[in-house]
Amino acid sequence: MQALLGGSSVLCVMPTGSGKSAIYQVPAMTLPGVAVVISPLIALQHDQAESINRHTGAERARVLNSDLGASEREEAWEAAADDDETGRAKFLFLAPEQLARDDVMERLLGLDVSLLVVDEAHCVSSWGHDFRPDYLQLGHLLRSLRAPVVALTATASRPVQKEIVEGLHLEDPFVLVEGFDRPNISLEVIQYVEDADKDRAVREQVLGLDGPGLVYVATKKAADALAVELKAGGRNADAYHAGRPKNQREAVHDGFLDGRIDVVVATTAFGMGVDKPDVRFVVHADVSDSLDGYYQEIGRAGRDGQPARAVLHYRPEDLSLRRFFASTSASRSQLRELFLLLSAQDRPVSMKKLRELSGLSGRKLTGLVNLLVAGGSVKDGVKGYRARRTSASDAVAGAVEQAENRESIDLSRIEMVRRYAETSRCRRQSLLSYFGDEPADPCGNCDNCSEAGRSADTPDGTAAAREQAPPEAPFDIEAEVEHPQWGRGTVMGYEDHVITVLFDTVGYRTLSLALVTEKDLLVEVQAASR
DNA sequence: CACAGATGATGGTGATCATCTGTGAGACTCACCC
Repeated sequence: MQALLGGSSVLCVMPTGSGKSAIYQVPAMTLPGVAVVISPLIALQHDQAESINRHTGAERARVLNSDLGASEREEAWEAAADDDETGRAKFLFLAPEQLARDDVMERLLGLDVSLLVVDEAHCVSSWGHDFRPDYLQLGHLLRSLRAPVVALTATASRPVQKEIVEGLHLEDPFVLVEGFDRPNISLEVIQYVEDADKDRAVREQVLGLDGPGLVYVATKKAADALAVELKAGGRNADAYHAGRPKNQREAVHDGFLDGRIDVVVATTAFGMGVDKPDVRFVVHADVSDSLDGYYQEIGRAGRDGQPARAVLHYRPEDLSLRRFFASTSASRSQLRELFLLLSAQDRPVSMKKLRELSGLSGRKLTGLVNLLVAGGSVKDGVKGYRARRTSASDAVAGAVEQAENRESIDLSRIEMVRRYAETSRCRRQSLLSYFGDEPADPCGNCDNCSEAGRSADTPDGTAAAREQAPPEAPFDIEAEVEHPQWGRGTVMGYEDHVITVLFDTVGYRTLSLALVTEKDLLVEVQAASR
């Protein structure tokens, strides 16, 4: 709050329920003007606005989206522009897509904006690259509004934090990262060879578990099927995914929060805005697409501090569906056409104008533009987009390379899920090392720790292996290094005689420590030369 | 990339195996219809 009031930008990574919202709400109430809050889901915007209005006893928060009619929109704008501080709206909630509209930006520029808030800021990293490309546009749009930016999220590994800071153009931000560890959640992974065995085990486990809980599956079909089976087995279960009608989704969400439904079988659609203290288990019937996602999902258990369980039912084959989702489909011909179109203009072109000229739909176009910008052939300025002087084939090659880098990074994140699932060391150490927050000692609250306790005196027991002194670490954590094939990267951690490095273009790679030292595979780079 | 279900080939008139094809998460916005 002090940093914000002092005019700095802020990145804040704190667990849900720890008072994250107060960080922007308190300063916003004391500052003149209106706080603009970017939030990914309209349902979430309504929850937050309602809560503010309930506490202040007046309509100090407004929501602006496509559900509103013209007169309702006008009313919200007028409330935000009101000169009388006692009656004016202090908060305006918007999805990033709204900021992409020229009329919205024009009106925002005319307002006295106190703060810019990006809630669930990890969406910049997880959705900006393809699903909701407007997230990657936020950086230069927010900059033109000239107010301190505060980015809030519950989970972000170091590279995701870096992506948020870069994506939102935060300059020298105050960074607040609360500890990630949730010691009351026990961690467990169960491996399978046959799909049918896994299905049966998941069903039987969930039927036997106490308390309200979540089951994550990979597909909508699987969510429906498992919910039906659990219901037949006597649990008060229901399915949640994007394929269900809006009213049913709301009913499941509300039913889970107030206890009428005790097990929700869900795809990744379920989660944001679920703040229920007494969730006793989060079972994964399929793997998540990253450890960032996995940790966010299991973090919904045990918020009351009481014991809770996180169980991953794992088949290596399940990773393949995540790989499929990670594959990109950048169209070379569309990139080429778009670049040629931009090259033919003699002045910067706005997104709106570009939409008319290209005839492409908004999201598709934004995604293509983002790629061209990332590839360096198009410059995004305040006045619009301008092509640099380069050949169309170079422009396309640059953009495609960016898309391929992205895919490579996403695939490497999936490989990190495999590492976690297949590790024989303490799960918590393995998981938290991914977030750069590795505890010094094994946790004693995961399957591998209890396994080690039981088999401590067997000759080839994992405990014996663990007691061997780890080889000397040649680089500090977060050191910048260079590899002859994979280029520059950052040292993320050490585990079982292996070093993990996050490379700028290819993502996470693990290398044998012995080989690295023997063959000088990695060379430390001085920070200044980056 | 893996899996399920459909289709095709074979050799014999039903069954089995090989090959092909379709499917698979996430949300906002806008135009259109009732």
